[in-house]
Amino acid sequence: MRDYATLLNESGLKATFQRMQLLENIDKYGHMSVDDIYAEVVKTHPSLSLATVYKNIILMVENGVLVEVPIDGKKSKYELAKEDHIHLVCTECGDVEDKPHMQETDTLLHTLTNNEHFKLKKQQINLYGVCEKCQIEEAS
Amino acid sequence: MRDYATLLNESGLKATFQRMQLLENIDKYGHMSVDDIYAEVVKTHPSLSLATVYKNIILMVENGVLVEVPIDGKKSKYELAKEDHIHLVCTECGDVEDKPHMQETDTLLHTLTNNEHFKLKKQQINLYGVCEKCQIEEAS
DNA sequence: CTGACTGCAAACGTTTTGCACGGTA
DNA sequence: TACCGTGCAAAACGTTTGCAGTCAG
Repeated sequence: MRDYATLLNESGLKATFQRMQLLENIDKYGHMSVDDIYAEVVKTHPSLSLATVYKNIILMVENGVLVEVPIDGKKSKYELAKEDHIHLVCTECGDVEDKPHMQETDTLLHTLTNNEHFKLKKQQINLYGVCEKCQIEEAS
Repeated sequence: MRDYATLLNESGLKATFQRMQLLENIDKYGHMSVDDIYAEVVKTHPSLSLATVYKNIILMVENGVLVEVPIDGKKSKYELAKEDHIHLVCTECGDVEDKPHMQETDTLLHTLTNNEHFKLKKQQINLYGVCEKCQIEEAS
């Protein structure tokens, strides 16, 4: 388990119990919506307010601790900030899986944007389809 | 100009005046949010209802006429369905520019997903940064 | 100790819904 | 003509805000 308190402090945020709970759960599940996070944390901390979850997610995105993952036709999910990677989004179950980013693609994207005089800040590659688990369930 | 009536009919939708107006404007501007579309069409057709815009966008996405482009921290935009391409999203002015998809990248993505036994349906590559126009404005 | 954070409840804006009327095929 | 689509108004929903009490640094 990572040291969330240090992560928060280094990002200029106070390490409150609520924030550490949010980070712990997002880390555990990988990708969560606001509701997912609230539902999970409220189990062990019933006085948690949904407003607190909203406030902190916005704050942690602004401070680079979390990254938003917007998804077609659904609510955004959030993940811990880490190196660039690809998202495999299952259109059946909604799960998001990370895949390491490929060097070749990365190079191509940078070349493309440089040619366009576009100052690239962040890349987002989402692949939508049906994950292996849901394909098996469909077949049965 | 495309023949929107035919496009709609072939997609199983009636070619109403409102739907053709939506398509015409989305085609003209490239990428628009629900509000953008409503604001533009209502200029020439003041009785247009925002509810009609919502209903039709949902319908046209379901029928493959439009494609949703979800954007970090903002409302989704919509574009006419066409071959795969890359989006350059300007974080300053919000504009979205299309870039042709690269064959090499496409091949890599298919290889990756096949290896994962992931049934790829749709790819979405969004690059966030500052467009040339906004870079020039920042410098001045 | 003090400013920042939390929980609550109310406010806000966006999206959806039901229904009577009008238009397309 | 029959059914689908539209516009309107209300409802539902998600998100944000203000504030008084609490807590981390």
